[in-house]
Amino acid sequence: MSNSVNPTPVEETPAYNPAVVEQKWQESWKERQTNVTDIPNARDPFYALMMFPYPSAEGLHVGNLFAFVGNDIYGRFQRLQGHNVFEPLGYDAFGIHSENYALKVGKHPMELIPQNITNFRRQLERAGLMVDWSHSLSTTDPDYYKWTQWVFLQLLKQGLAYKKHAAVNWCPSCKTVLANEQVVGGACERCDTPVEQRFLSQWFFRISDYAARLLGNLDQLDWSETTKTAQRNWIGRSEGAEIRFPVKGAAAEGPSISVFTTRPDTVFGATYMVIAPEHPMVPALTSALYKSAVDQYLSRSARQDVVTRKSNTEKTGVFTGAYAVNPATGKDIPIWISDYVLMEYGTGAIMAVPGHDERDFEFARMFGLPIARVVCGEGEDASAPLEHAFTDSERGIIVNSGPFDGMAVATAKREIVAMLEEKGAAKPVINYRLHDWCISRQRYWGPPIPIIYCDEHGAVPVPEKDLPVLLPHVDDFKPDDSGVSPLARHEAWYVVPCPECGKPSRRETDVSDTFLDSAWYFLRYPSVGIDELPFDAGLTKKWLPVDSYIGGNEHAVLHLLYSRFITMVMSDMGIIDFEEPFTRFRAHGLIIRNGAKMSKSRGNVVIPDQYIDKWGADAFRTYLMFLGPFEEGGDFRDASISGVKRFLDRLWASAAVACDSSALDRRADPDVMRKLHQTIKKVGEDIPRLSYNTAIAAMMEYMNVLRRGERTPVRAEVEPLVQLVAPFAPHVAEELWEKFGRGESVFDGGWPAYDPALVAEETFDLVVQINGKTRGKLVVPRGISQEEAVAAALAEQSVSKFLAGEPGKIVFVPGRLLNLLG
RNA sequence: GCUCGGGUGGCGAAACCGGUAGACGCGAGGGACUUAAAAUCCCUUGGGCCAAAGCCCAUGCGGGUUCGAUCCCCGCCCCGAGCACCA
Repeated sequence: MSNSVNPTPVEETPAYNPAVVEQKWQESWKERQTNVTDIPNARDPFYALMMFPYPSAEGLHVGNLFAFVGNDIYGRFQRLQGHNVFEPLGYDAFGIHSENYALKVGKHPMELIPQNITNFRRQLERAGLMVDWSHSLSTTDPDYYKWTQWVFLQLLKQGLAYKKHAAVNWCPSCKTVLANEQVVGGACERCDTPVEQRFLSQWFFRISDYAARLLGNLDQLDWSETTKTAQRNWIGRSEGAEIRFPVKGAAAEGPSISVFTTRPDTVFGATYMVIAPEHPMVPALTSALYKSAVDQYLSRSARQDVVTRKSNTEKTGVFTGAYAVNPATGKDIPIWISDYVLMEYGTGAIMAVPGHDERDFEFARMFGLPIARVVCGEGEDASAPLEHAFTDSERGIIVNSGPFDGMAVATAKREIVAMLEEKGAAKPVINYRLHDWCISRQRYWGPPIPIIYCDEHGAVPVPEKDLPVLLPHVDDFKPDDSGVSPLARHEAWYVVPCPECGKPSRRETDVSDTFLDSAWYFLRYPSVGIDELPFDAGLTKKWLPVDSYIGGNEHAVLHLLYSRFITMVMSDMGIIDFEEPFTRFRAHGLIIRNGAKMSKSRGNVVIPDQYIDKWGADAFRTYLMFLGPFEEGGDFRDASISGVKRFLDRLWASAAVACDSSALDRRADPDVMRKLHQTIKKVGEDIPRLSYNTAIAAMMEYMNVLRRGERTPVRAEVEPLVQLVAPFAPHVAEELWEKFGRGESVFDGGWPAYDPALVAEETFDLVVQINGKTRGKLVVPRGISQEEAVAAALAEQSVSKFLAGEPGKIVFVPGRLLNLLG
């Protein structure tokens, strides 16, 4: 390796000043519109999407920037590969978050949001993102939410939107509806007031109709496994059976109660039934004797908020006085009411098998109900009383179940359902825990739901030509105790003629969920600027589905599932020709600070500006990516940012000396070139895997070779490195590319190719182990045979001394290792 | 409770298919240059024993499989995220 120290007679190499370089190139990009994608005419399009931010008043924090930079590197890399890359970015600015903040600071969101957006834009531009700002959007812009309302109308037209009464969490102090995540321990997260339950009429989307498809398609998607797993769990497919239990005696004779169970094999052990307090059969089943107790129980559970009710630790319940007949045993079993049975899942009723279900066991113990054993573990006595529920279905054998005794659980499931099916008492059923999507929000800051209520015609959709239904600027946007949106206080707004008959009617005063805004925004980006359509068919065909989507795993379920659902609906309508919106999705990690998520309340938010001021955007971008694996995130520390800056300084200095006239006639060092080509290969393989930290490490390693001993590098050694660095540190790369006189932009220069012959070393270090212990390494030719390797190893005194006599077994891994066993 | 991640030097981390554990960076120590400092460059840096050659121990803990385990299997402990009475 060349170690000649050439004192460099550098005359006037200007020092690397990131502020100057970055300003110069940001202006240049803007002026030349290099980040504006030619949407209609682009060849080889690549849609690199990142989840759009909520423009908070605090501004962009390093966690946001980490994600955006990660996406930007991927996008820039694709551009260097020759794609026409579209990297849009907008703002998810509607929603309760913005509204609450506006209430807190006493400003109107219509004034606040534009300010926040301006600040965000400024911060984002400083980071040197390759964002096409000409295709930006905000969900709060009427040109955008006009089409959000249109999406609602399409679902309505497809029969996928409907209205029903549903329970919501209500904070009597804030006088507002709360989302489940805003209820902490049964109390409002903001004021600690106990939360109540209210029933309101709300709009729902039939996403549960799509459960099977949403689940099935996951297998084909190139998505982070963690995200797919989260979606699978959320959709929650359960295979089982629906079994009918005829009702006997008491207040009602004749009808039957259907239950869903995943354990039909335990039906002989069903010793009682439980129905949800909201079950429609409750009044019919309740006998006179028990009526007051039942009524008391019902009002008690109705008062409780949704979250607390689900987290009750002790089982509660009440007997209806009615009995049902177990279709397997023919015995009468009592029917109870308890809030541990949920109306939203299955049929709202269960057969209770206390012997083999922990919840049923607990309930049976509490109320002295019989516990029967119908499944036995190995070596257990079938007649012994159960001390706790035996739930292991893998290793269970059926007992006390007549003709099914001795069967394995899996077999009994099939056989028992078949037997009941013959009697017309059961059928196999698949259930999903995915519920329909409630999109109504009794709030101000969202797109009004485009519906008009007419006394004669009912809920009439606003004609598409009348969209958007503008959100009026009202001063009193604070929610109140009425349970309806603040818009319901503005008669001048909500009284409109019915579109059908023209009679005075009333607008829907609820707005839609923010997740509806974000469930289709990726369809809009290419068509931003087109007024007459939500998305142009030709542009959509050209750019979608999204090639690469990067975002946080906190949206693994809701946003990503809703987007898939809306896309499927559009596809079924024939508006688009694909049913999955995101071909590839990668979840980035979370940047935390001092072990906790960044949030203003914790006071650990790190704002990027100060770091960009001090180190420059290039160094900060590269540093964020060097911090740890992109898909894992990590704890933010600024400890080693100096190392990254030093790397860029050395790159700058290398380019300066390589450009120097005295360096022109010198030739590249073969060893350096070999390392260069290995680095090109490594970086080119790491970036698509989002293994940015190791790509940067590889470039640093090359830098160490390039500059070892203040060696003077030549142009051929440095120039390709500038290209490799470009996705990470685009400004400095542009500057050096220009210095090399290579043209207007490094991003037009393509990606350097590596020479496979230079990448392959002709020798390698053969690790020699004796009895599994590493005893040395030998530099040997690449294609060495086992015989040659053994001979070489035995010839080495320092190695063979550990071996007594001839080797017995020989383990040879070509290209890696030799293990000799004595 | 369930489901996913994760646990490796003083610190952030690497090891891509079961094959040299700790690349790269920070920090620390030493040296060169300098009147000095900064900057830059070079060397050392997991722990222990030893004068040295060298040896031993080490990837949360305990077992197992294997010639060989950070990696696979079984049983635990700890941290993080999500879900949470889903029958």
